[in-house]
Amino acid sequence: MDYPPMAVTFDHGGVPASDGGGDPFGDQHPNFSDVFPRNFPESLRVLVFDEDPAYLLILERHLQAFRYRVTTCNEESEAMTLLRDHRNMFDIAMIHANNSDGDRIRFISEIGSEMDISFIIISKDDSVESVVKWMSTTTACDYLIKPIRPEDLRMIFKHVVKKFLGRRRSVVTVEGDQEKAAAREKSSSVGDSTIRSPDDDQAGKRSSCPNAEVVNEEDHDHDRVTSKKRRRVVWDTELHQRFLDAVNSVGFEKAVPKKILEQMNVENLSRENVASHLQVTFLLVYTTHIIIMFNNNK
DNA sequence: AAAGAAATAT
DNA sequence: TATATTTCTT
Repeated sequence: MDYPPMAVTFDHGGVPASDGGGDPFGDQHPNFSDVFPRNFPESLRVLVFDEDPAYLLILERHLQAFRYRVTTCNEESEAMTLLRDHRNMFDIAMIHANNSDGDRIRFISEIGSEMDISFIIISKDDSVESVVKWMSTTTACDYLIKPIRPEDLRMIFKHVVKKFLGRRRSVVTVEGDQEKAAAREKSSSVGDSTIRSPDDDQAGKRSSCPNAEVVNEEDHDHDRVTSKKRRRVVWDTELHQRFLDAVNSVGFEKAVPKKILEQMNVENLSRENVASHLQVTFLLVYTTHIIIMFNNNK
């Protein structure tokens, strides 16, 4: 209900409004350089292919200005070879779209579906037909129209972030071909789920106490804080800050739930709670870090 | 046992 | 919708 005074420890230049999604921590940013190792990837590897050497040079310079690691190429066969033989060499591939040949579009659609690279089409053709054709036929994630403004190049990393985020929710499982249509009789094991017995279950220790009747104590929660029931943890700013401090002090590399929990020293907080929070926070921090990192280079 | 990812629930 | 919790895998 009441927010503690914010202590802004990290001044970023503003998060892109486009699709960066909001601020994970409100106005309270952790110091990312403390959270992440120093050798965090400084740039993304981008392959740029265009027949025009002069334009290629322009793109290269702009991309380098944004700290991308650029490899240029003005020969189609070379570009294809690079992509095919070194599938782990690039994060992004910017390919010039040449309408006069279908080979290129075929190549990209083929290789694009089996590689983990974000393809970006560059073309001077701004017609709807062309855009639709390339975007629907290939796995390209963007289509930039020449002349390309530097602004359009600055943020191309967002596609990598998107892919990163997207892959953690693919439920597909396309193994078989046609089967599995009705193979769902795994069935409902009745019951258990929602019930969740409130009692202490069989901890083993004291199950047999013939007499004893200390039934005791605080069955009624006269004070909610010590209630034995698992309350839903609310990660308010204060608790979250405590979490961040713990991560920083234990060192990002070694920050595992157990250690973080110890360091936090908060009552009624379980390792699972911390693990869960770490899971989501890591994702947010990671992507935000990437965005900020590139933003700072503009 | 516990970390991590994914699924599920609120 | 967001995120907290539970389940499942390693």
